[in-house]
Amino acid sequence: MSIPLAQVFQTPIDFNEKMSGKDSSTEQKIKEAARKVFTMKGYAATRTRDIAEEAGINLALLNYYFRSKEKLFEEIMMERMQQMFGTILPILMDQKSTLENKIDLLSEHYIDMLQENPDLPIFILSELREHPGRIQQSIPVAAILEGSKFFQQIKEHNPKLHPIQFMMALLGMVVFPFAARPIFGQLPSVQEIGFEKLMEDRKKLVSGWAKTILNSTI
Amino acid sequence: MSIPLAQVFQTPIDFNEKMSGKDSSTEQKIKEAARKVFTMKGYAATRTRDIAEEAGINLALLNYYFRSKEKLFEEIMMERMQQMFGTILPILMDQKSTLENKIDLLSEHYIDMLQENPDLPIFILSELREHPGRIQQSIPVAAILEGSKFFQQIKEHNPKLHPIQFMMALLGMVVFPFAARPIFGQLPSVQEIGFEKLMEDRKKLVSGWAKTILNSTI
DNA sequence: AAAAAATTTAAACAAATGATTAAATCGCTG
DNA sequence: CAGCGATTTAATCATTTGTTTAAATTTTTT
Repeated sequence: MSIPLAQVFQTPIDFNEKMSGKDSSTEQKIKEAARKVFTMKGYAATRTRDIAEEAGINLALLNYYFRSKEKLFEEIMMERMQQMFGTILPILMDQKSTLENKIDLLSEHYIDMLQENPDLPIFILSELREHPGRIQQSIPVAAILEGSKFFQQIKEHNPKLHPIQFMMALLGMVVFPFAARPIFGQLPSVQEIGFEKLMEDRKKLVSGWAKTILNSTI
Repeated sequence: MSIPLAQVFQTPIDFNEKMSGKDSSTEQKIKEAARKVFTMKGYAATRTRDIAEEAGINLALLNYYFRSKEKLFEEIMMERMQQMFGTILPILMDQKSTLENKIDLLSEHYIDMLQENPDLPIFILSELREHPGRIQQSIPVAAILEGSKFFQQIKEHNPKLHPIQFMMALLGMVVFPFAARPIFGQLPSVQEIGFEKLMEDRKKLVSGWAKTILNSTI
């Protein structure tokens, strides 16, 4: 009964993940499959057997490399959370760029990221509903946001406007279409134009609208 | 082996649900509990035993009244979907009200409804991701929306603006804060003011912003 | 090439979970 | 109040599902 190395050292074989496109390493295959299945179906609806099948590996290998479904999920969740918030925070915290600049960047880069990860929002939001604590674990979004340059700039630009209200509008306009894609995607006119094209156009629209809102005196 | 009446007639005992506040009827107790648990945890994460316990009834009663978890869920899902879309569609389809009027009504009534059902959006969106077909089953939202008076009015008001883009903005500004409440709710300034108060203020903000967007020439 | 270590596999286990059954209880009607 | 149907309960079943085990295979080391 030799204790498997993979459980002793957290990163078993492939110490050099980045170099050499080794998605072919077993661990990476499992992780990739887990990312796909967890993201599509959520934690509760995902069977470890689904992941194993998707990865084309024996079921027991999952536990050999990641000890448990829960542990594997935590790794994926952490990674996806970084992806969800890591894109925005650096833009909002930048001390040099103007407010308008931040809006342009966020609109463009965030839509770009969501185009490549369309089901990220629903995944994050639905997993977060039962475990709201998970956010702080990975990124202290709250603390960072509050004290960000972005908030400061909003207050200066329009003291009447609560930064949170603006933030909700901006993110809502960007993220909601992806979260509600199952609904919007069924509209004939969306299928005609194509969802991707719509989101491409949307970059300019949202940044324009956001700036308009910023200056409105409601 | 007598076949239980509840399974023969779809509505077993309480033919007069509406009259006489009979939440105390067993069927209603189960349905209420199911609504709560399903909405909070989603279909996959919900155990029939959770529902039974929440309803204070024996587990077997659930199957006696609703035959299966799946069947019970479908009833709840249908009901929640009606609630989600039933609030908007009548407003958008109204032939007499102006565009501005529709925006005001939608902003106010939808936020009202969501204040009373804060976890409805995440529930709908996350359940819809795996079964997008469910929408058509309950309401042909797509068809209705496309041909609605609302869309027509948008096109007339601003031919440059794609109605879908505007719809996504409006709904995003209204619905997203609720879907992302686990995140926003952690912000100190949100906890200070209170989420409910913020949403109350938001009615006016969104309707104002939406009208501004409508007239912007981007 | 032999030995050791690491990886992979097939099989099985234990707990969870949706569903069923048969008996008990309740409530109404003749 | 006897009898009958409707409702409720306790117990159990069958399947699913996360995990483990021990043996087989592959890879690395000596």
